[in-house]
Amino acid sequence: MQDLIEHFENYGPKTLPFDQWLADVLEVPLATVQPFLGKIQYRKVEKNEFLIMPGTVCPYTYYVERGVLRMYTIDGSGKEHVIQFAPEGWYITDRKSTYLDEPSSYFIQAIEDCDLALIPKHFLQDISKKYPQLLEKNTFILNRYIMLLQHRVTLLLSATAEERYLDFLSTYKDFIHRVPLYMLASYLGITPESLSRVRNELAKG
Amino acid sequence: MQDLIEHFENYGPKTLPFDQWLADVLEVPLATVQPFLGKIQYRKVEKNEFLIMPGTVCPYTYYVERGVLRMYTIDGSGKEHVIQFAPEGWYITDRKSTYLDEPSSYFIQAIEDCDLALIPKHFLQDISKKYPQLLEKNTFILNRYIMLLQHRVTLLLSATAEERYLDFLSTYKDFIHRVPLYMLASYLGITPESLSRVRNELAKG
DNA sequence: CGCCGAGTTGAACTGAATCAAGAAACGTGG
DNA sequence: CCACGTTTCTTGATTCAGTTCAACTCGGCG
Repeated sequence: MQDLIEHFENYGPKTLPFDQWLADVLEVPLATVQPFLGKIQYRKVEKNEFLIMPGTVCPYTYYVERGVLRMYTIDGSGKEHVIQFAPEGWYITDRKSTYLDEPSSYFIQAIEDCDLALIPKHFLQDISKKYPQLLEKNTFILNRYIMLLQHRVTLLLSATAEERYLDFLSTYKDFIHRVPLYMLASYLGITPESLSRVRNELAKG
Repeated sequence: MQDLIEHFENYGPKTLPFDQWLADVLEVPLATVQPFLGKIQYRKVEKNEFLIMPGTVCPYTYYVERGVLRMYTIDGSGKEHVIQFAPEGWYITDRKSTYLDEPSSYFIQAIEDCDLALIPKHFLQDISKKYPQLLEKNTFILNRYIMLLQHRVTLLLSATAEERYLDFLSTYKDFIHRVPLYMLASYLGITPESLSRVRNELAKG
């Protein structure tokens, strides 16, 4: 029963429809954005399903309405490295592949059952012609993501395994129950064994 | 990544005045952009001079016309960590500080004598009202920078000191003579001693 | 049930950091 | 142009955080 309660508290109410998001950003009623949504496809994917794999071009930017995605690579010695997680309300794509029409070198995979909106390449620019504030919002999102990446680089350059884990906790503490620890370890740049030890130490101290 | 290489080949050792850059992006004659430049200040800084230091708000985005800047932090144990280099034609700023009016936690310092254009906070948005293509260009620049950061994260997660050095060489080979090795080491997330050993090994092998 | 993937724990190993000491390059003033 | 101090770079010996490898526990699920 406890499990069930937690399930609903953690996963239940968290969904953010794309049309709603767009209407909010443009500050217009939902009905006003409907005409633009013809180009948007929706897709459900199950846990562990892949959206893109290395070698194929990534045709969309994925907006997560429900669930969590991760983007990762596999290096020369077979180890996975998580580049990014994307929970509800986040965008994820291999920009290099989408922008430059190159084959991707990443996997994008569902780590929970997901509802996605598939945003085609020029969707933003098209709508921005009528609603310039969308491009500004996009600029803001990109800037925020750059801040996040710079912060992550700083941590990878200077912080210990424990410090990185604590930093993740402090920023995404609710999120931590939704990713397997071995993926979190990969995101933090440490082995699952090391993360296990770090958590063990912290539990004692 | 090809873009970046081209970028450096095009703009690397020369100088690129800001007004010229703006006219090129807007695809108008130089004279047309003159009226907008009233809000731009220009500044020369000497090698080792600081533009911002931790605790102060970063009021501008700096466009480098000539020279090289670096942005870095100092961690709890006194070690420097280089977040970014910016040679000619590049923009640099602590976005978090500029966007959110927070005190910065970074240093921005000249590592060569520099000519800079100081871009105030809302300059882009203002001009974009008349020339929307500027916002699109900005979006492209931000996306390219995100690709670069993701690539760097991937390397920090998965690559050895030697692999990171070789990657830097392959992308910025001309640039390497313009930064002291200890700053490059810091950018790569290794010690100067380790970088020295890596270079020594490569020279033999 | 028994299987399998996730997580933990232990012991040995290693890439890179640290500490320490020189060598080379740089620039500044005489 | 050289002498001198300062900064940058190299080299060697030692140490350490985190990895690797291997064995084991736990919980979910067909």
